[in-house]
Amino acid sequence: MTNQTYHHGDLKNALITAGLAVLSETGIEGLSLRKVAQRAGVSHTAPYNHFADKQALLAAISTAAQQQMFEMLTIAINHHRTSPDFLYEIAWETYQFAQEDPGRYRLMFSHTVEEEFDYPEFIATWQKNIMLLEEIVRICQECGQFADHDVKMMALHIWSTVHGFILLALERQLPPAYLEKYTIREMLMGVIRLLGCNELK
Amino acid sequence: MTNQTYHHGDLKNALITAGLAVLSETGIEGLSLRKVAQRAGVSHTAPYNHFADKQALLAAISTAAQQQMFEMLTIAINHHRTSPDFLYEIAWETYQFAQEDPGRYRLMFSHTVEEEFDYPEFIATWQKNIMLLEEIVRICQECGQFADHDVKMMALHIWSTVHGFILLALERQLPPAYLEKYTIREMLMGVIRLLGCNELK
DNA sequence: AGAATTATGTTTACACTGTCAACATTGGTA
DNA sequence: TACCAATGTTGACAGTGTAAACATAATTCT
Repeated sequence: MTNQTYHHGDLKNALITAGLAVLSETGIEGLSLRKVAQRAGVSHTAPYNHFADKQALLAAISTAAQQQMFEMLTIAINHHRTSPDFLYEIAWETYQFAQEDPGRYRLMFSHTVEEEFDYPEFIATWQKNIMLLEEIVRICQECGQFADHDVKMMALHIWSTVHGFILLALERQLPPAYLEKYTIREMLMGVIRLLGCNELK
Repeated sequence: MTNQTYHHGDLKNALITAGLAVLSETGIEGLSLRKVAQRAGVSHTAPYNHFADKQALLAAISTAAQQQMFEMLTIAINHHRTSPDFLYEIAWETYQFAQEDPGRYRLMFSHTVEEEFDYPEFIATWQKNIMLLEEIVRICQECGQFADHDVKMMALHIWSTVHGFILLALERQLPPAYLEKYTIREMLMGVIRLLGCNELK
C-alpha cells in the first residue's frame, strides 16, 4: 500500500489526515497547502492532483471533521439516551469536542470554506449531522420535553443556543465577570436549563 | 488637515476606515495590509508606524466595528424600548447589522484577532456592548420577562441564542429544508419566542 | 508482451502576502 | 538654526496559492 515509491498510494486520505493534524496544531491561520503537503511527505503541488484548490482540500478536511462529530454524537446519544440530563450531556460533549480542537470546530462552522456546498461529500456528512440533531430533539420529546413544538424549530433553537455558547467560549467572548461568577460548565448547564420553557428538569 | 503632503495627518484613522471598506468588499480573507495601505493612498509599510503588526490593525478595525454595533444597539434599544416585541426587534436589528456586512460581524467575533484582548481600546468598547446586553435583559425584566432569573445568566442565554442563530444564518448552515419551511425572519422570531420560558408573548 | 495513455508527482516560476532594515522627509523643540 | 522624533518610502526576504512544463509510475489496448 504505502510503498516508498514515486507514487504514494493513498495520498488523498493522507493529505486529509495531515491536514487535520496541522489544523489541530496550528489552527486555521497556520494551515497552508504546503505544510500539509510537506507533512504528507510530498511536493507542494502534489495536492493539486487530488484537490482542485486549497478550498477543496479544506472542504475535505471539514468533511472529515463533520464525520468525527457525527461519530462523537452517535456515541453520546446512545450513551445518554436514558439520562434525565440527556440534552445537557449532549451539549457538554459537544462543547468538549469543540474545546479539544478549536481549529477543527471553527473550520466546520466558520465558513472558512467559501463554497463548502459545492462538495457533495461535505453535504452528505453535514446532512447526517442535521438528522442527528433532529433525533436529539425527538428523544427529548419522547421524554415529554418540548412536546408541542415543531421539531425543526426546536432543533434550530437548541442548535443556535449550544453553537452560540460554544463559539462565545471558544473565541473568549465570555466576560471576566462571568467567568468569575460561573464555571464554563455551570454556564452551559444554566443556558441549557433555560431552554425550552421550564420543561427541562 | 489632509494635505497632499508627505505626511498624511491622520493616517491611523484613515487606515481603520479603509480597513472597514476593504473588509466590507472582500471579507476577512481578502483583507490584506497592503490593500488597506493602498486604499489609504500610502506605501505598504506605512501602517507599521501606527500598528505593531497586522493583528493590531485588525484589532483596531474590530474595535471600530464594535463601536458601530454599540451605536446601532443604543438606537435600537431606545427606539423599541416600549415595544411588546422588544427583544425580538433587538435581535432582528442585530441580525440585519450582521447581514449587511458579514465580514465585519465575523471579524468581531471570529477570533480573527488572535489576541484582541491585548488591545485596551478593544476591551473598552467590547465591555460597553456587554453592558448594553445586560441592559437589554433588565428592560425585559421590567416588563416582567425572565423576572426571577439571574441577569448574567439570562444575558448569556439570550446572547448565545441570537449570536448562534446569526452565525448559522451567516455561514449558511441552515438546511434547505428549513429555509423552505420558514423565512429567516420567522426562524429568528421562533427562536426568540422559545427563549425564556413562555414568558415572552 | 510491448506500446500508448492516463494518473500521479516534481520542478520551476509568478504574483501576492506580512515583516524587517535602511533611508527620506517633515514638524516640533532646544 | 540645529537637532530630533515622528512619519513616510524603498527594497528585500521568506512564505503563500497556483499554473505550466516535465517526469515517472500504473493501467489499458492491441
